[in-house]
Amino acid sequence: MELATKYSPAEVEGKWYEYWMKHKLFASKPDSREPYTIVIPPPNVTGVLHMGHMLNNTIQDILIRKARLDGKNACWVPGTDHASIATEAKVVNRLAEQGIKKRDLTREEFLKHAWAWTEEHGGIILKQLRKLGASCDWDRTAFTMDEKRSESVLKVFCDLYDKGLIYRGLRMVNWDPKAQTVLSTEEVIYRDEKSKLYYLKYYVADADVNPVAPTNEEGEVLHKDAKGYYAVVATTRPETIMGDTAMCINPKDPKNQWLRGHKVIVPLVGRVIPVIEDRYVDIEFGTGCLKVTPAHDVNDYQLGKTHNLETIDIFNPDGTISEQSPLYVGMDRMDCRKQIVNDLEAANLLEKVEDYENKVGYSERNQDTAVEPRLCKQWFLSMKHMADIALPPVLEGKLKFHPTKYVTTYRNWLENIQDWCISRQLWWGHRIPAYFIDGEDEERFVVALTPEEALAKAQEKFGKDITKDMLHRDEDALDTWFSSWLWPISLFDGINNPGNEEISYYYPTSDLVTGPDIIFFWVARMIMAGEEYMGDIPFRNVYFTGIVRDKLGRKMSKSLGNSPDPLELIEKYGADGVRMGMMLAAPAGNDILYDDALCAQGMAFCNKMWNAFRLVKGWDMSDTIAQPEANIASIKWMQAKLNDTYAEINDLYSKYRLNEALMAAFKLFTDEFSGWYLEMIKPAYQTPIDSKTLEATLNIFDQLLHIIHPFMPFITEELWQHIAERNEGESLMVSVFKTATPTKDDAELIAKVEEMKQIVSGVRAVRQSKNISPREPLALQVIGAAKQGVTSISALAAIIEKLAGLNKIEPVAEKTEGTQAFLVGTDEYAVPIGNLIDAEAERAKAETEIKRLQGFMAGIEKKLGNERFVQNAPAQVVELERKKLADAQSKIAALEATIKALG
RNA sequence: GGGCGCUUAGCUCAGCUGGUUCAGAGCGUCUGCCUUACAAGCAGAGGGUCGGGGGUUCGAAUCCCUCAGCGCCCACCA
Repeated sequence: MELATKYSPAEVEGKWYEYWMKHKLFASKPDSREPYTIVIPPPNVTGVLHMGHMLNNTIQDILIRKARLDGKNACWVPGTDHASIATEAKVVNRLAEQGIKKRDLTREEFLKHAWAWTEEHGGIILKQLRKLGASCDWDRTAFTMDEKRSESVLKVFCDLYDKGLIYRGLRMVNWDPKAQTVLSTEEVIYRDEKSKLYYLKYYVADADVNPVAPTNEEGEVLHKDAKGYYAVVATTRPETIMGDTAMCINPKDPKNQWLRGHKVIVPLVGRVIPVIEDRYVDIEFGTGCLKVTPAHDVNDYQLGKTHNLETIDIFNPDGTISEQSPLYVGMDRMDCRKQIVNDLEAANLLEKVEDYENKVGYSERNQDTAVEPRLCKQWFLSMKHMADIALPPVLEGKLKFHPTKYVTTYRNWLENIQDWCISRQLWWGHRIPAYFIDGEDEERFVVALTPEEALAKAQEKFGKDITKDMLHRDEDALDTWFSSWLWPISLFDGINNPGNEEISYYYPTSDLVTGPDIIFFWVARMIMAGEEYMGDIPFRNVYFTGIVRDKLGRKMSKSLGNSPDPLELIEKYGADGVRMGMMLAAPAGNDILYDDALCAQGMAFCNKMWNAFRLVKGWDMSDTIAQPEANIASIKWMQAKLNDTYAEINDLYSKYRLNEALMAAFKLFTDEFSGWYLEMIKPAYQTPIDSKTLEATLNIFDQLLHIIHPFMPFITEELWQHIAERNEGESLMVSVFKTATPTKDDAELIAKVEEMKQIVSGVRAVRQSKNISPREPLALQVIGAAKQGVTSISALAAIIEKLAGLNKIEPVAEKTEGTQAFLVGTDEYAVPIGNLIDAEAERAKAETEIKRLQGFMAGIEKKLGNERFVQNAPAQVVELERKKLADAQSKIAALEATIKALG
């Protein structure tokens, strides 16, 4: 069979994915094995795969595949998220392109469009994940708004309402004027913004009372001009003055005492408002005078409540000025700001403008729209109880965060938690199961799972005369996260069907892999829901990935154009290559600096495996030749090295240091197996290999494929099917794998081979420095009859001869002239190279080394001469220092002999 | 304004419950090789006074203090 010298992923990957699907090898159902479960962080149903998904899902797939090979019942449940606000925005945009306005449609019509959009674009992302090799149990694919999940959400809403944890309240909330919905505090992101601080004049209204304004040192009266006395207020939002209902000073502010008890006139507006006093006001900020707009600022709202102020809401839901305002009605709030500044200036009511940097809140989903604080009635989930149940498992370590630093973040959030605003003024989502009753009291309502139940409850609560027609279901939908937080439970139908076989088997899930940016949105809330509804944590470990950045450390973004297309990458480097590239760049818990070069390294590694296989496959086998002693030793060593490395890799997995596990596997294959082992056993050109060695080598190859498989599933499956006869339906993916525990003998053998490698390298270095061809046979002298090191073991000596190109290894008492020497540990070796020796250079080199060693010895002698060191340090440390000293001495002796031999 | 984290070779990172021969890896760099698995390869080499300063200790990259720089999260100063 002729095999190409290069591995072609394109020909292999699709084939094996189909094979795995055909034989349902990703499927899981409860059985007697230990379960290992991951629920996917559901991507937006209409989303497209980006580099963050690539990283995240590669990690999940590695964990799942490792669990399968460990013999666990691995179940990775995929699904998508309806992403209420984001999807609705997309649908609204598309309708707008067709000239359709959302408000011209009925709810039912709009939802029809939304479902059509979802079906058209939905699930593309899941198809893309298959290209990556994701081994999800696709038959379980769920959607946060499918029937089971929807039922779960509504049930939970009703239950929490009945428990008194969900309530309806009038609050100052964050309003997104573009999406025209309220947002939770977590959905608002604050950005530093260069803005302006406007100083506005508020004239004193009751001039007849004659306020006593302060004077300056010259006795001039301040705060007075031809029009009278005035106070100055600094604000970043002059357009809100139409909603001003008071001015506030700090009672302890001496410079504003003169305003006490007076009234002032809102500029342009002309409304007369009282000067109130509250210690909330910062005396140092601006002029110490604060305009109070209770309808449009959280703090002002508090002041308004305390001081019983009128609330004037001057904004419409879309951010334009409302009818309640005496001016600028219908104008957009941002345009209004510009206009009002002009008008204030023209009216001489603007004292000055300063540059100012402040934080402005934006909608997490519409990052170009500033959020508006707004007073309205919404549904809230009381969080005190939720925080109480969600904190202990994490603090006590029952549920582990990797890296652990996020425990602090989690704790801080939970300890300062605010109630969760769960209603949204959107149609795309789970409609709130609350029914309002027609009548004068707008707040008569019941919460129930079905209209029938609602009617029954309404009649019970408000009287028998209530009819079905009088009930109107709440128009609002629930926050998307109010469905996501049930994901680990609802995927196994644990809300609708408590205690069913699946939920009992798969819950709690094993690992959650997600970004730290949704620790509050999602992770914390799943823990709450888990504790509330299952009485147990939803997952045992959370692995927080970093953010994928480009190699310059910039976030990947569309505008920078620095985000590669994942599918193009897979096409170019192969899924295995890209997976390895991602993982090499991803130290646990750090941001990853993605670079195409890493995928190229991954692809090169595939090629390496491919060619190692070609080599082994290309050997002729013979049953008649005896297995050389050297091969027996090589096999024994390789197996020991493999056991040892796999133990290390398992340890790294347990610490979620997957990049290091991959690196260890990579080195095991490249350096140990390809670089050393295959060279050790490689038969001479065109001679066959003995059958036992070939068999053992294929066995080792098989084990290596198991170790690498979680990281690079396609190429490993391809090679696994080649190295032995397999029945249809068999797969590396599900072939359980374990290695023997490394023994003391393993460790000793590994150490001996390391020494052996150094001798080989020593000879190679001599060749390199003297430009001697690898084909020219050399001899090796082992200096000092008593110290023969590993060369006294005939099997290893044979390997050394083979790899170093030696025709002879001879122990000599003293090295002869014309040899170039090197040290391995304290053992000295020499290679006779005749007149190629550069005596001067060798002497200089030896002398430098002696000098270095002498300095080294001096340090140790000083240490050993220090009584306190000898007394305080552990015996073995002192012993080690003595050994270092002795070793240095013997090295110096050897070097001196070298110099002597040079003549 | 609080909290957390980071600063070790050209780059990305390990090492940090203090002591296994005066610091390790991958990539990159340099040198030599088209050696009959792989030039997407092989062999060899160079490269860091562990951010600055101070302290504890017989001994510090590792513990403590301090300064500087970088990053993230949280917070209602208009």
